[in-house]
Amino acid sequence: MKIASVVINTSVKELDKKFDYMISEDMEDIIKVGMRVIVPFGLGNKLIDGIVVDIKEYSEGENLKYIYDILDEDIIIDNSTLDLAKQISNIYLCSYYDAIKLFLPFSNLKRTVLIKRLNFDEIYTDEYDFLNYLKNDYIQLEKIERLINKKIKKTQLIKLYKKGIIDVKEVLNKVVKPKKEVVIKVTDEFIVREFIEKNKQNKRLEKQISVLEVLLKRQEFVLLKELVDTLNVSSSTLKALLNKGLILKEYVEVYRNPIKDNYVYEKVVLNQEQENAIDNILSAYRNGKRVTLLFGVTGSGKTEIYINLIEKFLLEGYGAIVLIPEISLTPQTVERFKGRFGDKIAVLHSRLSDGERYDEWRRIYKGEAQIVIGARSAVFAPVKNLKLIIVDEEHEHTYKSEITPKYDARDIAKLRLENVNGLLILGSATPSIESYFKAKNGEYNLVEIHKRANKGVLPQVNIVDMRSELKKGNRSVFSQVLLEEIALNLEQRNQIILFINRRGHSTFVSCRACGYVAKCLDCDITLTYHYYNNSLSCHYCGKNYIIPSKCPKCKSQYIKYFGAGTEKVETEIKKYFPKARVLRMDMDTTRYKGAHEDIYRAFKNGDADILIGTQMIAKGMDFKNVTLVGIIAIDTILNLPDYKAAERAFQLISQVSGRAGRGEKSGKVIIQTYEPENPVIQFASFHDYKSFYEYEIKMRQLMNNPPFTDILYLLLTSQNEQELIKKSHELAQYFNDMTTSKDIEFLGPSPCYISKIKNVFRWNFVIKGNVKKYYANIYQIVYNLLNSSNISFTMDINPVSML
DNA sequence: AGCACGCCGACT
DNA sequence: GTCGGCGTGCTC
Repeated sequence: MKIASVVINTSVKELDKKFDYMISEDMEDIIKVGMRVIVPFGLGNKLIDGIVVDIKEYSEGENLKYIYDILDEDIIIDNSTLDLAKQISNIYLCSYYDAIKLFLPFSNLKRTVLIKRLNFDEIYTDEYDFLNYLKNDYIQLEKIERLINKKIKKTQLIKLYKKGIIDVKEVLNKVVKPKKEVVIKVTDEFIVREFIEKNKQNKRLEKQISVLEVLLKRQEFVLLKELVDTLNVSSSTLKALLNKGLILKEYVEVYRNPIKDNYVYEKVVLNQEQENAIDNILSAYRNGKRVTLLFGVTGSGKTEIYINLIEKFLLEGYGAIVLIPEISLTPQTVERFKGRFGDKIAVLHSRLSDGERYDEWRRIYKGEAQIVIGARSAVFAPVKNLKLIIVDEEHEHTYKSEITPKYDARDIAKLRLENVNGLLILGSATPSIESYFKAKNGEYNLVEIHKRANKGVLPQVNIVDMRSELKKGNRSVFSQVLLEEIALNLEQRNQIILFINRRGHSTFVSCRACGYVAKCLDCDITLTYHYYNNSLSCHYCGKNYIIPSKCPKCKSQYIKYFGAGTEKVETEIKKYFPKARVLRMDMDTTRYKGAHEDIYRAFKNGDADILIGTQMIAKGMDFKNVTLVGIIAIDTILNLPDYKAAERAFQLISQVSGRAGRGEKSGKVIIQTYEPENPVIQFASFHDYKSFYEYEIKMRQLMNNPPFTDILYLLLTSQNEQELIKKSHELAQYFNDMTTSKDIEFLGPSPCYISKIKNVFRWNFVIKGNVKKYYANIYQIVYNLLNSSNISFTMDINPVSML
């Protein structure tokens, strides 16, 4: 008798271990390590899925149960990937199964409860009316609930089951399956030719003969769908042919293809700088430098370098992964890769349907696609002979997962490549401080490209002091200079982009008389006024409020609207330039699927003169005709209490500025700010990353922030504020005992910058020092203390945001 | 996390 | 004597 060790699908800490199950004889030859199985679990023998991680002859456990069934016909994860998952679970302190899940394309299984009636005594139907809908055949509980339009209580089901009135069973089903399509073929060529000859004149058999003729010509299985489309025949025609035994049908698996169009992207001749970069990367790689930071200004042709490197690796039989920040925002990049590599490339990202993702995953798994392009999660793709990973725009925060395990795709990439001695390329025009620091210290190979491949010139940037605008009596969101430039560019029929970091009309509403500020009742957030639905809305919980005509506190009439968002910019623009055609791109205008693309296309086609938008417009978009970019306000981003605020502001200014002057005409950028002397804005205006880096790295050192230390951010949340505060302080006591270690420092507890979201209160600790060493230790302390409380917690090393 | 078991009080 | 409330402890 063989025994299988199974890791079950759970993120519960107590269940995160191997459970042994017996393998029945009929499954002995089928079940392998790395296979998904269904097992009975717990006292109720509830069916649950898991992965076989070991097969052995003997188990310590008593009363072993049998594996119930297998889920896939073959293994879905190999041994080395299982090892990798184990490492990940240790690093990020998540369950083994949660780590394994990262490598799989499936979402959870669908659980269906089936129910049938065994006893038809009338006496029970008075109390349990749903019994009337049951037959002595299994039916889905969900269907009954829909019929009677209410939930059936579990306790009722158990009661009836025990009395022997009903039978209840549960099944687990896969949500996605391989897609099959019908193909047909002639059974016997000779007989078919004879049939056609004999019935040539028969008008009634015209359609049937047309099908047979195509099949004879093709000499192979042909997709039924294709015949139906091209010959305009119906299913009855084919049925007749099947009945006559002239054709036979079979099912073949087809892939659901997420990219419908066929792109062609011709090979480009590289310039000298690009050639040099590739030589440099490869020779460093041969000398053991397995990470290169490719620091290339916008437009320096990094993508061409990536493509060339991939081609080189492909020739040697190696696979590659390309990570890009967010696929939906950069469709052009995907098009370019698809155009160059065709079917060899697979696309993976969260917007795919489950079926599409499953099929792309399997194309990669089978080795049919050797290259993968995708967002963060694509770093886990089962690429065969993986030897190269490229992280484009490596500074982007989207590479860090915001759900547990809170991995950083760049770290996972390193981990994966370590085991196979592969090459990692981190590419950016504004590298993260951390990566550039490592490159300068020699930990990474550094390759820099300063010239733009298309000979374009970086736009000229002007900083406008909004304080002096105020002094001049200009209370509008636009400075005089910006208004003049907009007018000029409109006149010249150029396009304009206006960037503002907030959506909505006014970002806060307050009373001039008493200082009251409209806040969300459930969140510690000021409400934003939206013009389109004339309401105040909370951007954290989505709640809408009616606008008060009088101050709710002092009843005065002096309610005023402050701060500007995209809506306000739009209305103001329409006031100043009534003839200008304006498009707005923010969360409000891109709610429906494809809206983002539509606005992008419309602006690119020249259907509008001005595009107003939030962060969304900063990424990837390539508009040739934009000559003016206005950054309406940057100060709010710059002044957030977060050690990455300066870095983020610099990157944002650089990215938004990069939208100007991408075509023939040169571009201009105007930054409006209340602190024009701020060095971050100054450096950004000169496109001077290096000086910015020198400035920022000093700040990081001074404040003891990454990359000089690691930060462990501990967030505690609860609906019960009193208990939260009490437990937080209790935790501080425990942490106090640890600080004797000297290599670790605890800051807190303190309420978060946003101290309440959706009625959940938030407190935090910021822990600095050798946090990786103490991570598991700290986790255990927090877990033990909060285990039986109503307080939840999350931990994150070097988080993207600490608000 | 579920789920069953078991101990306790309330009630026909 | 039965029902249901929740505290406890286990899950191969």
